[in-house]
Amino acid sequence: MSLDHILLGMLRRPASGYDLKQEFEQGVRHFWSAELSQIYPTLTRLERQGLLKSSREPSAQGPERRVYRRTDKGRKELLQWLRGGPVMGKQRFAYVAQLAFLHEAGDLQATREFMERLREELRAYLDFLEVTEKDALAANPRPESWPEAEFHEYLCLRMGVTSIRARIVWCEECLTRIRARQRKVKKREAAK
Amino acid sequence: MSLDHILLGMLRRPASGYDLKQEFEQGVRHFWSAELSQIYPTLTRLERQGLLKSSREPSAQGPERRVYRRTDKGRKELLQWLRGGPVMGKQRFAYVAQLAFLHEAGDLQATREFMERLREELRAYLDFLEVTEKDALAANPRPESWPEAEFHEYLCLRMGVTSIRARIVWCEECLTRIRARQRKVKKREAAK
DNA sequence: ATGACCATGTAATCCGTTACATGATTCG
DNA sequence: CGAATCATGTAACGGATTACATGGTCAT
Repeated sequence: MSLDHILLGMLRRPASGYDLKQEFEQGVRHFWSAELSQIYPTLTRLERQGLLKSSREPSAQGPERRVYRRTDKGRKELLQWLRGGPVMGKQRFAYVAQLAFLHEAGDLQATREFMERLREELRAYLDFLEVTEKDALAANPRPESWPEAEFHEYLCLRMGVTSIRARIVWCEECLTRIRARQRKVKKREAAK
Repeated sequence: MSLDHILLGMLRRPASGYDLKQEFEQGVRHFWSAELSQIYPTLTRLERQGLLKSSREPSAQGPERRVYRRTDKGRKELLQWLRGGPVMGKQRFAYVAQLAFLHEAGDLQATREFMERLREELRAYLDFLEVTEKDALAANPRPESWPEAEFHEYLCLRMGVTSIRARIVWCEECLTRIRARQRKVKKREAAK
């Protein structure tokens, strides 16, 4: 399972299940996410397997927390996962499937509106990523000189920016082709 | 569930479970896939729900097949899914998570080799997509004039090409940054 | 006191994969 | 006759989501 390794990786510093969830909500979510109801049982299982150990600690605000730390065995397991090279999981894009089927949903105008809507959704997400990047660069604009961990995180953020931007370009390419096709249809109608 | 709608969409023409699996293996797989052991029960459930109906038909070669057709109710269900606008499913990229954690796996050279390997894997997939696109364009190089269904399929293929290409560009950007950082580290060592 | 947030968990269900099981047809 | 391909399914398991359940602390 991947979540095991993701959590092991995130536990570079001690954290509770709640903390880890927060992290998913913030940065890490560009590439992974999980619900608390999956995180808690996974953490207890990893502890049972000796990859983590936990201790109860008072919270600054709120009830007591259970804070997890990696064991040596846990760190080794993580390193082995990383040594295995890139894990290429299957990708599923429901909206691309929808696009493939849209030729049955009416005329080209439906497809056009679909792509316009998709572009706006992607744009909103890109805006968020770009603000994140700008904030990160504000303190020091040369990531090459940042600490190792932050440098690596920045490369991950770049993946988000690059890939969403490419998808927006794709939307625009599609819209151009759709408009060309719409003109062609109109012309044919006029010729009648 | 999305697979329900994907199958409904793929059943524009009558097909058996086996046929649908073949289709996943070929074109549709750029955005979705499923195992036979998931397809068969799903089809029987969709029939129970009145979205499909099936009939046994002799095969040109091999044993009898169970061929499914959409019912009116099935077509309506599909259209409703499409009318709901783009479905933005969660994306999970294990390899981006790995990259984020790689700063613990030794020196920068490990990250560099990871990215080189990733780039080669993406390149191989891009090659496949580009061959597919070339074949499609061979007969008629202007998709704007293709039949509706093929035009839509082509837009989907473009999504694959565009987004994989962008990821390769990202890999190269990362490698450039990594090399810059490696030079910086060397210089620091030399200064000692 | 009540609502927002901190904090941890369980239960039911669903989605998806891997493994298992069976048998017909066709080609060499 | 044996291997490849066509064809359909079931069973067991694991991964992930949704819903349920509980209770502490803090600010207004």
